[in-house]
Amino acid sequence: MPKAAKQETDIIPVGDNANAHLKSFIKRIERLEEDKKAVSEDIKDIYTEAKGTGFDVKILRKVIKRRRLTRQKREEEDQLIELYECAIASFKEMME
Amino acid sequence: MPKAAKQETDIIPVGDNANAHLKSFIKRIERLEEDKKAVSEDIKDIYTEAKGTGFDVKILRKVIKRRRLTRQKREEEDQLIELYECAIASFKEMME
Amino acid sequence: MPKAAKQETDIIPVGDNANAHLKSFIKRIERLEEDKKAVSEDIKDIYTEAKGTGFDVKILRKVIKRRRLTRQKREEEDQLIELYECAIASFKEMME
Amino acid sequence: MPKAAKQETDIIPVGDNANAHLKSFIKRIERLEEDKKAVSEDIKDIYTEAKGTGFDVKILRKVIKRRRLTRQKREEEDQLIELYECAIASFKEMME
DNA sequence: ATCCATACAATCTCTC
DNA sequence: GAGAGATTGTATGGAT
Repeated sequence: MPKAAKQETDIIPVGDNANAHLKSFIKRIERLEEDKKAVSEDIKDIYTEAKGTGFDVKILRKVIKRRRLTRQKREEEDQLIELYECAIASFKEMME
Repeated sequence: MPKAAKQETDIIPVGDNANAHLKSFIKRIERLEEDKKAVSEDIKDIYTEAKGTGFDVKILRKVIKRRRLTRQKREEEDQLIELYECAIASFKEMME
Repeated sequence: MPKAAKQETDIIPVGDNANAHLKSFIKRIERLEEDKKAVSEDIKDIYTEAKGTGFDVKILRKVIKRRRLTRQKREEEDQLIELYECAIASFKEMME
Repeated sequence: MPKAAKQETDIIPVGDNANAHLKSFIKRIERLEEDKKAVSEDIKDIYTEAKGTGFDVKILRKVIKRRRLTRQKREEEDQLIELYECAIASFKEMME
């Protein structure tokens, strides 16, 4: 088998093989985007349902956002602590 | 307990029942948001994989966007055609 | 004065006047973008300065981000409380 | 107090001095970030104003982006020319 | 020098 | 339809 041809299909996407790969990637991505859209619609439906039960959608959204921010902040704090610990460890090593 | 009062908890969210409902809505929404995030990450992974195969991610994104827009346009056209057909059918009926 | 011409310059941006307006908008925006860039550079300089004084830039960034999140969360909470108050007020009105 | 110790507080951030420095850095950075945000909002306001005058914001953004890219390209070209000139000058010197 | 992460900008969607 | 809010795509900057 010609070496050049083989290399080409493996490294730079050229030729039929590349075309097949491309199609495969596109297909997979578009499939997942459909899934994502479906999930988004499910979320929207729940908000509509909540509204039908008398809840204020605006407030509900805020509550959920607030919960997300709380989680985020906690994660940030954990990361900060980790960073501090790394810094202290480095400092200790330096002092040895 | 009067039946009317019980019904009310289903229509206007007040009291323990409302609280339970609220929790349920939040739980369901947050669950779906996780799903959505997971799907987004899967999509990102595919782009990364494509990149590893030598594709230009930026261009690939453009291609997929184009396809989406084309699909949208086609759907809109189909709907328009359907509308025309309905109009023609109505017109024919009127003329009978 | 011809009425048509006057209307045109006021409602749809066409003609010399529009051109002058456009230039003015572009000039103002580009001026502000320069300002913004300058501020960004000032911020970067401070980080560099802090680094020179022995601070860990990564940690410093995290600290600032954490503070920003704290502020954001507080704002979200305030907005939520406001929303609650609006909802209660509406409810009261309904009951009158 | 030994002079060396005092110096140290300027080089490695430890102790009260470091704390004061840290606070100062944070304060300055947060101040500038506020400025930056204000400028961003000013820019947004101008776009809104332009919209009110009948301009298409999306297109206006594209125009400004184009101008920025053009400027960048021109600057890069100037730098390149400068490089050439330096090279030629060196060459001339060598030939003397 | 490249890769990754964060941050900024822009577009698009949903609500009122 | 305007306005905010969410999401996505791009670009800059930092780390290795």
